[in-house]
Parts: sequence; C-alpha cells; structure tokens
Amino acid sequence: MTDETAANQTPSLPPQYTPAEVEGKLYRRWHAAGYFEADPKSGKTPYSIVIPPPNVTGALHLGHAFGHTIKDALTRRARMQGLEALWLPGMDHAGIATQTLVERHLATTEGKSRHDLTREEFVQRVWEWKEEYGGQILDQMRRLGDSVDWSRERFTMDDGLSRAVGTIFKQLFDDGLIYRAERIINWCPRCRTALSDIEVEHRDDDGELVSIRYGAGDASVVVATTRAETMLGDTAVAVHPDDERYRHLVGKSVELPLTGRSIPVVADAQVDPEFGSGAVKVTPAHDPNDFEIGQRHGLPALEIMDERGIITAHGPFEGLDRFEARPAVVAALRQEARIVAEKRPYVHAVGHCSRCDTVVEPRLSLQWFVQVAPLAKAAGDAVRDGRVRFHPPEMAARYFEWVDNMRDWCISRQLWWGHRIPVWYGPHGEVVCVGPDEEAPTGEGWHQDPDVLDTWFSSALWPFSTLGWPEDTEDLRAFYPTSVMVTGYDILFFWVARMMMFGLYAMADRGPQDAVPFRDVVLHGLIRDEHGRKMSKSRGNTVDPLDWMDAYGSDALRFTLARGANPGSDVPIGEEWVQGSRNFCNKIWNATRFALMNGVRTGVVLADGELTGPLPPLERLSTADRWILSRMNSVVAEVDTAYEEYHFARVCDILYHFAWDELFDWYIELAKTSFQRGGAEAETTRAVLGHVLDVTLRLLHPVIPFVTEELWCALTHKESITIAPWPHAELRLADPHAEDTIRQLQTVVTEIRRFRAEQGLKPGQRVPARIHFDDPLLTGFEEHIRSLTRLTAPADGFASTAAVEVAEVRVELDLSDAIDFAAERKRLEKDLAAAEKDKATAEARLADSNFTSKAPETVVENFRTRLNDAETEITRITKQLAALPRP
RNA sequence: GGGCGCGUAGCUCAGUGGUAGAGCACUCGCCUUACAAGCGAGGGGUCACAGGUUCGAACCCUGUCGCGCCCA
Repeated sequence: MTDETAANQTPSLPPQYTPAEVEGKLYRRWHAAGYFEADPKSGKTPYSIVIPPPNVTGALHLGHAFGHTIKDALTRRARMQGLEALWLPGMDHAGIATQTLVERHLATTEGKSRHDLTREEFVQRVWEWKEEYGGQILDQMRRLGDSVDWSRERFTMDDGLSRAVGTIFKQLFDDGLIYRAERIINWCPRCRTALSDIEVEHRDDDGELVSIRYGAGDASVVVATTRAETMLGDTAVAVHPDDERYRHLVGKSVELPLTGRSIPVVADAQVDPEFGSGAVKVTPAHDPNDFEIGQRHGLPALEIMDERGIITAHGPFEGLDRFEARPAVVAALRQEARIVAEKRPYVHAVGHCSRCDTVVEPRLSLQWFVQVAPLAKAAGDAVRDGRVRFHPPEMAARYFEWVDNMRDWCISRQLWWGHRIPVWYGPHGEVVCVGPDEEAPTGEGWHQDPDVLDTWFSSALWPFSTLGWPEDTEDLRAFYPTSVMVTGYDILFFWVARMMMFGLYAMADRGPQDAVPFRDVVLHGLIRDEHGRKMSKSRGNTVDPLDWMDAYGSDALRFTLARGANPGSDVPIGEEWVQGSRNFCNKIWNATRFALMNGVRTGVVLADGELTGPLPPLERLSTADRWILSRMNSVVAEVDTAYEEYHFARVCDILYHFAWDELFDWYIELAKTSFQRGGAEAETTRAVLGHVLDVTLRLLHPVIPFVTEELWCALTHKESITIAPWPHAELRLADPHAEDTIRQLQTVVTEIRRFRAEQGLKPGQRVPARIHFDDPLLTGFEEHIRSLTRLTAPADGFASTAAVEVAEVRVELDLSDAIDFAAERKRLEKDLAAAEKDKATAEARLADSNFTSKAPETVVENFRTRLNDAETEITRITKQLAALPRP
C-alpha cells in the first residue's frame, strides 16, 4: 500500500474527541447486537456478577458510578477473555423509602393519607409510581456504559423474587430459625416501623443528664437519665448486689415522683456501681437493658408512648411529644425539688433512623426475628476457611466482628409496601406459615400478619433469587456461585454478610464449596471530594455524576474513578481530575488519528504480498519496533496481575503511562522518521503501530469502553471491541536489548534538549551539529535524534562551539557566537555535583566491609557500577568545565 | 472502652528491605504539519516523632503524637 492510497482511505477524524457524539450511538449498537446477553448453554466458563441492587427511588450518585465502573471493567474483561460473562442488573423495592415517597406524593396531590385507601389500593399506587418515576438509575447506567444483561433485569417485588422470599421464609420458619417474640426493638416514630440494629446510626449528640431523687428520707435514692420522660414508665430502681451504699434498700420500695406509684429496689449484677450514683432507674418497656432487668425480676413493662412517640401515660403529660414531655417532666420534678443535678450539654450517643434521621425510640413490641446464630456461624466459617476471599483481606476483620457478634435480626416492618409476612393467625391462637404453593387457611377468625419483611431480607437472596431460585434453572446451575461481589465497605453488613447467610442456607445442597453466593468479595472505598472530605448535602460538596459525564464524557469519569481505586482506601475525586482523564481520552483519540492519517491498519500485508497476521516477522523489525513490542508485552502481563488483585488504580496507571509516555510519545515520534523515510521501514512501522494500538485499545476498553470502541473499529474495521479477544502476553516479544537501547536513546535526546533549553534556544530553532557515536549501539538513530532535537547536518563552515556528551555519544553543536557560557557552566556544575554525590554514596558503602561481606553480590556489584559511572562522569565533566572560558 | 486503618512534594495519593515516584498545581520556553484537552525543560520531600532490628529502614518491631472509620 502506498502512502498516497493510505491517505485517500483515511477517515477524517476531528482533532478533538466529542463523547456526546459517540456514546449514545455505541450503547444502542451494543445493546441491539446482544453483546451483553449471557448464554448459560454456551459451554464457556461462566463469569457472573450480580449488581448489589440499587434502590428503586434512587438516582445515580458517584458511589454507584464508582462501583459500576469496577463491575463493568471486570465484566467486560471477562467477556473479552472468552468467558460467558453475565452482569445481572436490577433494583430493590426499598420498603420504607418508597412508601414514604408515595405517601408524600399522595398527600400533596390528593391531600390523602394511605389510610384513606385500602391496603390493596395503596400498593397499587406504589406500583403506578414505580412505573412512572422509579428506576431512573437504570437509564443512568446506560449512560455510564454498564454492560449489563437487560434481558435478565430483576426487581425484588417481581413474582419470581417474591416466590423466593416466600420459599425461604417457610424453610427458615419450619427449621425454627424464624420466630415471633416481644422484644425491645428500634422504633422510628416518623416511619412508624421497627428497624433492625444496623438501620440505626449512632451519633454523639448534645443532650442532658438529669439526676433525680426517688423516694424520701432513708428510703431515697438518686438516679440519672438522659431521657427524663421515661421515668413515667419506671417500674423499679436497680443497684449492684455488692453495693454497700444501697444494700439496705434492696427489697424495699421507693416512691416514684409525679406518679404516686411506689416501685421496688432490685439488685442486679448488670448495674455498673462506678457509673453515676450507682443506682439506675428501670423502664422495661422503653430500654433494652432495662427490659432484661425487668425479665429477671419479673417487673411489669409499662408503655408510656405510642408509635408516634407521644406520651400516653395518664396525667398532665399525656398527648405531649416525647421531646416536649422531656423538659415538662424535668420542670415538674424541679418544682417538687427532686432534681439534684443537671448537666447540659451532656454529649452522648443517640441512635438515629438511617432513612430519615429521626431519633430512634427503643420500644417493646411483638416482632418477627431471624435466629442468626447458626447462619452467622456458617457465614463466618466460609470466609475463615477460604471458600470466600475478601479483597483487601484486612476487611475480613470487620466482617468477622459483625457475624461473630450478631444479634437476632428483626425482619418485620410495619409497612404496606413489601413482601407480606406469610403467616396466618387462627381464631384459637393458631399460627400457620404458608409456603408459596400452599393454600392459606380461610374462614372465620383467620387473618394474615399485617407486616411486611425488611427489604434487606429479599436483597439477601439476590445472588440466587435473580437466577431463578427456588427453581432449578439453567441460569442458576451455570452462574451460581457468582464470581465476585463488588460493593462499598460501608454496606458490608447489609449485603455481604446477609447474602452469605442466606446463600449458604438456601444452596446448602450444593455442598460447602459451591453453596457460597460469591467466590470473591471486593470492598471498595467511599467517594470523597478533592480534599478527602465526605460528600454530603449539608457540606454542599456533592456532585452529580451526570454533570461530569455531560462535560467530559463517561469514559473520563470512569477512568478517574478507576484510577482512584486503591484497595481499601477511599477515593477522593475532583473536577480537575476528570478533566485530566478527558485529556487522556483525547490523547488516545489523537494518537489513533495520527496513525490513521499515516495509513496505519491492523492485519499486515507486506509489499511482497506475504500475509503475516498481526505482525511482520520480528527479524524485519527495527529496534524501536522491538522495544515498543517488548514494553507492550510487559504491560499486558502487569495489567493482568493488577486485575487479578483487583488493583484497578494500578491497571489505570500502567496503561496511562505506557500509552501516553511510551507509545504516544516516544514510539510515535520515532515512527515519524520511519514514515518520512518511507518504503519497507514505513511499512513495518505501520504494522507495529497498528498492532500496539490495537492491543492498547483492547487493554483500555474495560475501563473506557466508548472511545476505545470508536477508535478500534476505525483502526481494525472489525465489528466491535466488546467481543474482541483480551490480549495475552507473548514471551517471544520480550527484548531487553531493545529496551536498553531505547533507554539510552531517550537519555541522549533528553540531555540534548536540556542543553538547548538551558542555552535559551527556542524549540523550533534548528542548530547545526555533528554527532559522534563511540559505541555503535545508537548509530542507526542519528536521523531520529536530529529530528527529536532539531539538529541539522553540519554545513560548510561548521564550527563546534559547544558539546553535549552522554554515555558513548558526543554531540558538537554550532551555536555561532550565541553560546551562553554561564548557563553552560551552571549546567555542568550541577551535573558534576550530582556525580560527586553519587560517588560519595557508593564509596561509603563499598568501604564498609560489613556491607560488602553481608549484602547480596548483585547489590554490591550495583554500587561498584555506580561508583565507576560516577567517576567517568566526573572526569568528563571536569574536562568540559576546564575547556570553558573563565567567567 | 474494643477493633481496623492512615500520617510520603503545595494538594490528592502510589511505593512495603537495596539510587524517593505519579497526577494536579508551580517556574521557564514553545500554536514544532496527531493533539494548546498539547509539546520541551525545570524547581520542589530530615517519607509525623523517638527508640530498636539489619551491612542497609519510607518499608520490619516497640512506643509517642495526630487523623479517620467500624463496633460498644
């Protein structure tokens, strides 16, 4: 192919990459072609990831974008590796969040509450809301480029997944692992439902600590509380059995102020005699510790608040909200001179609802629980004996801390939106759990439990319910266990631990090795702003990922996120970093554009008509060609290693520097000389550049799918990089000699450029020079060196006025009279100082017999070489300095 | 109170026994025909502090100080 025809075929790419012009188009093409759809019957080794289901009410935030970038990179690479890759998308129904949203919608549009509708009508409204407004995150996933299998999209309230919920509930119930009990649970008075322990966030808040005197005279005791209003529900005072101060009171009664009631003093070892007065008030219906004390001593549990947090105890406080009642009770006590001390502010940990931030109220309530002990034990063991691996491994410590100390899981929620608890109660106290294929009992007096299950109960089934469980489907057989679970460490307990418990339980018939829901758990960090601060609305530093995608492209956002993904640490991100990634994409664009403009294509046909595959025979290649192939080969291996360690930051870093600094910089600059010379040399360079670009684009594709697809198709004229094979390392390409040679070339060129810069020569200014090669190594590169350093051939009347010496290369330049001797002296003196310092370091080491006798020979040899090189440098520079005119 | 992690260039972070690195920012010079979203050159660090192990420590051990997160 001649340069002329090549030029004619060149598609004209614009000089800037415009993501908006290609992203939508490419995603639609990928989807239409069905590249993302997995086939359980392909016979290929399966690779599967289920998305930790985002919330149906949610919009994509940077945390999602981050996790999705990682999952997509893993999936795309697996697909290119020839595995049967499945990334399964979907959402959870987010019980509390969705119900709250729809209730608010109902209130503002129709002025109704859900109680104005029947339960069925309300649930119907939620479905309608979901159809109209829910799941905007799914479209945002398309923007990001997620290669998910949309044909398998799932929703936790779907029929299939609901069936899975019913099935496992029945199994757990029959195994005695689900039970109903009256306990103190975490209650959100705003959501008006029970919460599990992990849906409560403990935070230090300013409160008050009030010390109150109960009883009078000898029969009196002081107790302290941060929730004074709960004294209305006190049914005892407790002291430690060994506490001498109160021994005389144990078994007696004291008068409870404001109520006219008299309550007993009990001795209980749970009381800490060191804390406060050593005596505590006991409110069994409104405090978990007090509940336990109450159980032990047979105390009544007196409820004084309703589900909204409003006081129900008879008296002047009835009808007050708990936070209004608190100061009112204190004031009343003060009037009776019962307050002996008050501390404000008193900072203490307060539980808040993780959904709405309302202060959680411990409340005595009849709820359903999962008995977690056996499940949690199995979940811990699977990690302990290596069936499931954590990345990074330190994160397993947190996991163990949780599963080894887990309390029973409260799974009932007082909501209408969700999976209704499949238990019926009969007229004579019957309790019947009804499985999915069973008939519910009917007749007078039978009714179903009104509550629904915790959303996380259904999310915990996700790795197998989405694949068809409880049916024995092809998908389930092929894709379970899934390959990897990728999620933020902040939701380790919500997802990973519970998916482990239920996976091991439901899939137990697979045997211990294959019952696990996933082989690897990758816990990534949290997104932070450019100063490492947590992103939050109140801080005003949140960012909508769509804004950055609009401004810089999805690839730029993805690359920035992946490049920040150092295992185990949080990921700071700022707009300038996204700009930097955009610049990188643009650089790739222009490098490929340059290649195409120079007739580069993949698939080599040599001038003699010989078809050689991707590369010409190695013996026909130049040193530069062999160098870039050797480097490429190392990069392929390094990228694979980094992927296997889930070290995405390193993947990006390796590729960024190889692409930009080596391929797009040095190799392309050297290639310019080849292209200029033309002929066979230009032809092999075209072949090599085409191949290395092809491989580099494929290596980058999992992280930046759009720009790589657009360019790869232009370069190869093939169908899609999405289904192109993942590159593999080839030992035959390793060429240490070529790498050494180019390293030397780079040093020579850099030194000449440095000389030019320090002499104040303009980059464009041509300077006549004579180049001597004492060593033949770089002889063939004279033209390249001249081109890279703007040195012209010596003409008549050439007069050497300055020289640059590097290793075995001496360059004499004719600067006429323009030479700046002071700058030159400065440059040489700096080099001399560096060489002398190096010499001193090496000498000191080698003079130490301890070092020379104990250190490995290669290390000692290394220092000998350094010493030698430093001495040579010193001699050379000293000579050059002496030749300079005196300042 | 228990556990985990982190203190490296102005900023954000890699590096985990053998000559201290990157991106951004900064200084100087360039619109050199792929790219100014670019090119060339340069400056910048007692690797938190104190001990110890080692021929050799940013790296391993001990302690101190500071910061973050999880759990109670």
